[in-house]
Amino acid sequence: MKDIQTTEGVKESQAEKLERIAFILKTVAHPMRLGIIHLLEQFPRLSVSEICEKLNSEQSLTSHHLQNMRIKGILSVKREGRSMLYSLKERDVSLIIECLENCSCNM
Amino acid sequence: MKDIQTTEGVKESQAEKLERIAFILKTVAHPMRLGIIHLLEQFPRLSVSEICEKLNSEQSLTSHHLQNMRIKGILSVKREGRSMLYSLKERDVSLIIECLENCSCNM
DNA sequence: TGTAATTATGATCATGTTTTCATATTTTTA
DNA sequence: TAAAAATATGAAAACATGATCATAATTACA
Repeated sequence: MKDIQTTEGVKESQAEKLERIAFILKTVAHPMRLGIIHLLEQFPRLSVSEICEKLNSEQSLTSHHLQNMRIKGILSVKREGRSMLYSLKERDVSLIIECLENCSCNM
Repeated sequence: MKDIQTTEGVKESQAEKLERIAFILKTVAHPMRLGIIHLLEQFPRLSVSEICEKLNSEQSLTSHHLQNMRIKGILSVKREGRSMLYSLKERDVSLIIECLENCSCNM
């Protein structure tokens, strides 16, 4: 995030920053979505059915969550045959999770 | 929270961990609540009206958010005169934010 | 081409969250 | 003790999200 000179601008950018962080957090703040992210840390490219299998989750619901994260820029997807291979778009997301796994142990 | 898909195959503790992390994230995933946390990192003990002033936020709404975070164990509160002084209960929460501020810069 | 496999989508229902408003509660002080 | 200051609370409105179901769309392959 770039520096801003005006006092007005500083406040603005601070608020925007909070909004952005909250947005990311909201996207991630769900057990199943966390599970998916966690999975994609171990297996960088997985199809929907593989994810369903590993998480023991239902196809449609899983797909909805994947769409959600894709639209919000957290996952990327690429077709391969009749499968769709999902992966973490930003390595940073998994850093967040890692951080949380450490940070939140004693809460 | 409703019941999440019971993960038969996956280890229980893993599912619980994801739930717990998601819970914390959900609590924090709101611009105003992030703002409050951020504020309390700089000023470890603040009254409701001080918070309102600094965030330019409305009393009742602010109070609701503070209650929310207090109930969920993120903030603690202590009366002083007719003020209520709030503070971060767990230093870890601010670690999460710090982490996020770094992690999510290039997203 | 028709069928199976895989994934996506849209509608709906139920639930949950955020905001606002009016008012209550607690404490201090004149 | 009454008024003022500070905060909390509850209900209602507005809005957002999650789960489920049925079905559509896309691709591969017999």
